Amino acid sequence: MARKGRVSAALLALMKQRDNHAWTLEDLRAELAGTDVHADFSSVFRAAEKLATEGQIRKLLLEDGRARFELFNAHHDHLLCTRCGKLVPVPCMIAEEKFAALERDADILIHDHHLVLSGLCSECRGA
Amino acid sequence: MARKGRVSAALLALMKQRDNHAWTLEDLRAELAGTDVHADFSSVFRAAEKLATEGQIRKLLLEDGRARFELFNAHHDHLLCTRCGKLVPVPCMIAEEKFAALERDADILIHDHHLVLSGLCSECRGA
DNA sequence: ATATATGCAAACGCTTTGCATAGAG
DNA sequence: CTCTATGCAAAGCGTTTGCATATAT
Repeated sequence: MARKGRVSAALLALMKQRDNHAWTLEDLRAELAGTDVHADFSSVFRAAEKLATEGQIRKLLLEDGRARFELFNAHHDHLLCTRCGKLVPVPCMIAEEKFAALERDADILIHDHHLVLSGLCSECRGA
Repeated sequence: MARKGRVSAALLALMKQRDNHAWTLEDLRAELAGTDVHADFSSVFRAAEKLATEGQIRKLLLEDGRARFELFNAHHDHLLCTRCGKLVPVPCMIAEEKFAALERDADILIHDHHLVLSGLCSECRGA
């Protein structure tokens, strides 16, 4: 693990403090700024990418085109309201015992997976 | 269903002809150009978005930041090599019977879902 | 002293839109 | 005639990078 920068450390602290939240880079930057850690967007970007590479956090791409980062705790999946963006973590629902056959057939060793359930929350259904 | 344009029709025909392939917009444009249907990128974009909205094709966002479109047939998921981009369709592995409880807890009605398994193919592991 | 982290600004890549034109009903 | 589709060019937007500077070891 390489030297830890100011931004990296602050990011990790923040994400540990408020788990269960999938942050966009802008979320992270703004939140840090609120806690006196003013960091350039690019620094947040680089720190987050690094933490993700190191496996400390997970980078997600949902259907809205913006990357999200979250603490890499016990694996979980997500339920997303496609209209307002509400994002709820859900326990992992995958039958990993089926992976072996897939890996063989496709000739790809599975390292990770991510399930996104999507729909509309009650508010958005009403509107 | 609104009037069908030249590009829309060609897209749909192409995708039906070669199913099981998740096309990027550029894939589609290039392939059409090869079959004498020269269409501007933006026209391909608009046609694909429209077909996706109509539910005839499905729009995917994998971990590489480019949208992909595929025929909306029987639901299936994907296995992706994160290094070379090899993409293999896999049968759906979700236990939908668990959805009801989730929908209640999260207050989101589930309309769709997409599972992406990711890893490395044998070639990319070698390299 | 050397390697990494940061800030700033600019480049990038893919997506999306404005506007004028062409084509279908 | 009216409404949708298309082409072209430009704008958007989040992401990524080059470069000079600051900072940690």
